[in-house]
Amino acid sequence: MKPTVHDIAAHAGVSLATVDRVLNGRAGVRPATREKVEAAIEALGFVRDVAAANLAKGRVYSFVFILPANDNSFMQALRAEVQAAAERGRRERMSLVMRDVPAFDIAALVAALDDAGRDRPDGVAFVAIDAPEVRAAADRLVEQGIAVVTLVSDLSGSRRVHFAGIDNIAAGRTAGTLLGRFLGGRPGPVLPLAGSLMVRDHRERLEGFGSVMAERFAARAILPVLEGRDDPVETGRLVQEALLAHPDLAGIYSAGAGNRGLIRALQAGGSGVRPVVIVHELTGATRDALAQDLIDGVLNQDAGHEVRSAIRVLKAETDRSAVVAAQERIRIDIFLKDNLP
Amino acid sequence: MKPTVHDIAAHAGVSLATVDRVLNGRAGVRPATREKVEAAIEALGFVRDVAAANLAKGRVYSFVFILPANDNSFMQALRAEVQAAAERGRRERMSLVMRDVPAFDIAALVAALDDAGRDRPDGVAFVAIDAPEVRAAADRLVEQGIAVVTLVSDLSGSRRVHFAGIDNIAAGRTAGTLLGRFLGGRPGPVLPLAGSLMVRDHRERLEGFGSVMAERFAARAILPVLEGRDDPVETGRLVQEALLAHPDLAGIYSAGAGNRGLIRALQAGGSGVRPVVIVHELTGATRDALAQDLIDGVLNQDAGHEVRSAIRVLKAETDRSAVVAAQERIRIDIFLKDNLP
DNA sequence: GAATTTCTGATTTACGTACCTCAGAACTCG
DNA sequence: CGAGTTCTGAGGTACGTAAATCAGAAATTC
Repeated sequence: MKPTVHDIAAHAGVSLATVDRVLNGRAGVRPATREKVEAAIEALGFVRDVAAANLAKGRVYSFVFILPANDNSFMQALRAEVQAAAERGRRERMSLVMRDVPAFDIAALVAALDDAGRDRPDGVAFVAIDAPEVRAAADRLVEQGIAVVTLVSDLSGSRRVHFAGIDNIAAGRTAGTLLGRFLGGRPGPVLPLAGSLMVRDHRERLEGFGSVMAERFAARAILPVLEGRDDPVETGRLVQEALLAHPDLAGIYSAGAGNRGLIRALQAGGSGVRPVVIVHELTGATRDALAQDLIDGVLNQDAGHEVRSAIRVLKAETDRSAVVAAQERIRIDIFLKDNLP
Repeated sequence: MKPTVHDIAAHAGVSLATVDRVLNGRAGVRPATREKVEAAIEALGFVRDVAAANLAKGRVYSFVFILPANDNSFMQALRAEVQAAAERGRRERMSLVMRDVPAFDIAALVAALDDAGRDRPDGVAFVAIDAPEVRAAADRLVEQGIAVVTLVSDLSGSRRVHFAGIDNIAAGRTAGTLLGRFLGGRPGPVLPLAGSLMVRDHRERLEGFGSVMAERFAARAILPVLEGRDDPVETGRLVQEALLAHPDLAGIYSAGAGNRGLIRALQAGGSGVRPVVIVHELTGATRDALAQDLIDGVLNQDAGHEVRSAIRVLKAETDRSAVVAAQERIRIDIFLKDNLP
C-alpha cells in the first residue's frame, strides 16, 4: 500500500517526530539524520497525502473574488461561475467570497482590494483596471503574503502571480485574419466597433486587428473605430448609420459588448448582401445570430474556465505546489456555425 | 466556523451515530428522527468534508487507462498526460494505471478490458474501437459497477458514462466551412485526406466535411478521399502525386495524422500558389507549418484536457457526485497563425 | 405480559498528517 | 569534567468523518 510517515520512520530507523521535522522543514535534525530520512522517503516513494495534511492543519482556503458590477452577459456569467465554484468549494475546505465594485471605478477597486486584504485571505482574484493606483493596491496584497490573480483583464507590471484571461492582442489578430480571409476578393471597407477605447481589452483587440489588416490585407480600407459604450441601443444606432453611410460595407469586427444592437441593425439591414461579421463573446444573442447566419464567427473566452483556473492557481500558490501550465492557459475559443456547443 | 457532524448531532439532539446513519443512508433511524437530523443539516448548512470522509473511509480511487500503442504525436501526448496525471494523483489518494494495447486490435482491446475488470478498479478509461465485441466488454465492466469512460474515440450504444473527446462530425464541418470560405472564389478542386476510412474518427470528420461542402459550397469539386494510413511517407507521396495530377488543386483537408509528409510535399510543391490547407492535431510539425504560412488552420483536441476530464468524470462517478458539465465538454480548438499557444 | 425484534444512543477506533510536550541522549564549549 | 546546548525519541492530541460495538429503549409479536 501507499507508504505513510510511519513507514518512513520505521525504514529510516528514526521516530515519527523526526520524520515530521524533515518533512515540514523544521529545525532540530542533524544533517546525517536528515539524509537518512530523505533516503527513506526516496526509497519508499512517499508522497504526502494533501487531504490528510490539510485536515490536520485545519486549513481552510479563503479566497476573495472582486468583480465589477457590470450587467452585460459576460459579467453575469462570470458571477454565476464564481457562485457555482463557491458552492462546490464548501465541501473541499474552501471559502469563496464574492465582492462587487462599481465598474470602471479605480478608487472603488483600490478600496475593495485594501478591504479584502484586511481579512487576510489566502488569495484574491479581481478584474483589473490598468492603473498605477490599482497596481499599488495589488502589490500591497502581495506584500502581505496574499496570492493575487487577475481575471479577464490584466494589470501590467504588478506582482500578481497569474492572469486568468485571454491574450487580447492575439484575439484581435485572429479576428482580423478570419475577417480578411472570409472577405476574400469582396470589395468594400471594414468597420471596427468597440465598447470604449479606454478599456484595455478592447484597445488591445483593435490593436491586434489593425496590425493584421495592415500586414496581410493592406488593400482593405478600415473605417474609424466606433465606440458603442457596450450598450446595445447605442451600438445598434451606430451600425445602422454606418450601413447607410457605406452601402458597400464589407465587414464588421465588434471587439466589445452590446452585440444585441449590432444584430438588430443587421436584421433590419435590408436587401443587399450583409457584411461579414466577427464578434466577441458567445451569448444567447450571438449564438442565435450565428446559427441563423446573421454573423460569421464568434471569439469567446470561457468564463467558467477562467474562474476555475483562477481558483486552481490561488490554491496552488497557497500550497506552494505546482500548477499544470497548459491547463491554465485560457484559450481563445473560435465558434463558427458548425462547432457551436 | 463550518459546522461538523458533531454540531448536527448537538443541534438535532441525537447522537453522532444517528447523524452518521442519516448521512450515509444506513438503516435504523425512525422517520421522525431522520427528519430532525435533516432539519439540523439544513439549518446549519452542513456539507460533508470530502477529504475527511475519504480519509476515514480509507478510499483510494483506482482507475485504469487503456491506450493503443500508437506512436503518432497525439497518442504520445496522450500517454504523457496520463503519466503526468498519475504522478499528481498520488498525493490525492488516486492510483492511475496505464495499459498499452496493440492499435486497431479488437481482440486485444477486449482482453485488456476484461483483464482490467479483474482487479475491480473504480473506473476504466479507454480509446474505443467501435465494435460489438468491445461494446460487450465495456458493458461487462459497467455490470460489475465499474465506471467506464471512452477517450478520444467513442463507443456507440454502450453504457459508458461519458465520452471524453470531440464531436468529429462538427470538427469536419468546421474544417469544411473554414476551407470553403478561405478559398472564396478561387477555382480548383479540393482534396480530402484521411488515415483510414476504417477509423471512425476520420470517417466522421470526412462526413461532416462532405456535408458542409455539399450544403454551402456545392460548386466546388471534391476529389476522392486518399488514405495515407496516418503514415508521413505514404501521405507525402499521395499529396505529391495529387499536386502533379491537379495543378489547379485549391484546397486540402487532412482529417488524419501523418501531416509531416503533407507538409514536406507542400514545401516541395514548387512555384504556383499553394492550396489552402486545413489539418488536424497541433504537433510540432503542424505548429511550425502554421507559423511559416505553409498551412492555414489546425483543428485540435487537447489531450491534456481529455485526460483530466476523464479522471474528473470517473472520480465523480465513484463518489456519485455531480460534474460541471461545461467543463467536461471537449472543445474543438481552432488555431490560426495568430492564436498559436 | 413476556419474548422478540427493531431502533437509538454512547463510546471507541481508525484514517494520515501536523504539532505539541517532555525526557533523555548526544554533542559543544569552556 | 561539568554545564550548557542541540538533537532525537516517545507519546500524545487534534482535524472531520466512517464505522464498529454494545447496551438500553421502544415497538412488535405471540
